[in-house]
Amino acid sequence: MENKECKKNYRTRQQDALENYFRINPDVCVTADEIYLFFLNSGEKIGKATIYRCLDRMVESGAVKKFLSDSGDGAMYQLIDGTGGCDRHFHLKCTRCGAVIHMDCEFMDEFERHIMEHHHFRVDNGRTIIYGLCEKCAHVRSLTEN
Amino acid sequence: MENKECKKNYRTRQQDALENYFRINPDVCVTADEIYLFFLNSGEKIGKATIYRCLDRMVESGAVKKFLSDSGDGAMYQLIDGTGGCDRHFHLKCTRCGAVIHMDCEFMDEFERHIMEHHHFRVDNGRTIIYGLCEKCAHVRSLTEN
DNA sequence: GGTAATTTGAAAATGATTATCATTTTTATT
DNA sequence: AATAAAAATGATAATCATTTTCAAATTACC
Repeated sequence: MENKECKKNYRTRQQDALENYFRINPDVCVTADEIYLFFLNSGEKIGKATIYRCLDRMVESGAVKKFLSDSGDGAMYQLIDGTGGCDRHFHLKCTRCGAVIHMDCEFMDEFERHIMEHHHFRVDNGRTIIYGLCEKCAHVRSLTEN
Repeated sequence: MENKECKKNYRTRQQDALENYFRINPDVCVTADEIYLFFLNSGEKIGKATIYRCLDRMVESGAVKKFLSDSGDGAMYQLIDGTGGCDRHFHLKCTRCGAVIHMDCEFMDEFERHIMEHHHFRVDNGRTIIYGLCEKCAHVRSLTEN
């Protein structure tokens, strides 16, 4: 039934390029299209299909995490380095400018513990995205409020 | 600039049908297409565009909440019972069984305050959905873990 | 170097959602 | 009830992210 392990993995220039991209930008949270454009602009064109396929492979292997935004615009991909894994912290996403803040602090543990103890729910940090307004956008919004 | 409140809301057969659908099936978590097919099969055809528009309206009014399906194939919609203001609390959604827990407690205020003070971010409770596993599913998952 | 397995990429296909726009329905007003 | 203005509907086309297709290029291995 499951014979995905039977296949060999042929290393290619494109796969290496993607790995390097994430190694050099370990904190970015990008869409497939943004990666496509990055390589296009840097003179090293990689087809979109290939980008999607490589990302799928990296997600499968656990090196990269795929985030679904609730706006449904498109998935975002981010490197999971062993140290500051995005599995372990929340993401605060500004609904106005799109900025993503990695909320990496001890309070999160407290939050999780509270939810576990009082609401009997095991939070999936990696999948959860907290929406709201970043400082800059909150300020702008308050100026244009009627 | 923002004049969405100026519009009147003309009640229609289709809107009533959708409301009745959710009233009769208060716990379902369905895609727009599933609703479309439901009405098609029950002999009362409603156009897909209308279904999306009505759902958008209900999401806007807070009667219905829009969730991402795990696979990312399409959004799912679920009725939010009108008793407690869902703008004011978080929603914990089980990624396995789909159950939604309304997290209405004072700890939330603390959470918001922490994020505001330490991460300079204003949380939008109504839009945020916390994903994870409910007690029952966490137990099932732990049994089938390899 | 030869060869089979695998990957690539351009283009077409898919599938969910949104926009268009003529038509119909609703609401408010005579 | 007749009417006009406002809004909603629905068929279709458009959009946009993602997937599939398939011939050509690349890779691993003998």
